[in-house]
Amino acid sequence: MNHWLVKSEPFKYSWDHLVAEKTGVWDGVRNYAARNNLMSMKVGDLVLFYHSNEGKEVVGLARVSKEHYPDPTTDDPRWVVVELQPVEKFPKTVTLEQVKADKRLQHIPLVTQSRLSVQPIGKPEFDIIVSLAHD
DNA sequence: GCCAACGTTGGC
DNA sequence: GCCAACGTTGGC
Repeated sequence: MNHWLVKSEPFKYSWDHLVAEKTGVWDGVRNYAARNNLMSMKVGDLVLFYHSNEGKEVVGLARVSKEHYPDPTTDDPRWVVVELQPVEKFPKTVTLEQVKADKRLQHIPLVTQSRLSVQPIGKPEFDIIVSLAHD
C-alpha cells in the first residue's frame, strides 16, 4: 500500500467538506506530476489531507475509495480524478512549521516541492506525521 | 527542441 | 500583497 498527501485550499474544498460529502471526488488536477500520482493510487491507500494557504496544516486522514477515472469537469482526456473518504479527523493538526522543524521530514515533497498538489509520502514519514497528530 | 514570456501556486 | 518556484505555452 502506498501513502499520499493531498493539498487543498480550504476555501475551495476543506476537510469538513469531505466529511459532509462522505465521498469526495478529487477533481481539478491540471498538472502532470500530480495526475501521475493520482493514477498510482489504489483503493485503500491512505492519504493525508493538508490545508494550504489558510491553516497550512495536515488536518486529517482519508483513504482512496475509488481509483482514477476521467475527470468529469473537463472534456480533456488527459486529466483524471480519484474518490476519497474521510477516515479520521486528527485530534491535533500538524502544521507546516512542525513538519519543517522535524529533521526527519526535511526531504518530503511538502517541504521540497511545495507546489505539488498530490504527493507521495514514505511510510516512515507518514507514520511520523500521524504520531505528531496524536501527541 | 530550446528558451523566453507568462501564469499559477503557495509561503511569508 | 509580494515574490520565488515552477509549470506551460508559443515563437523560432
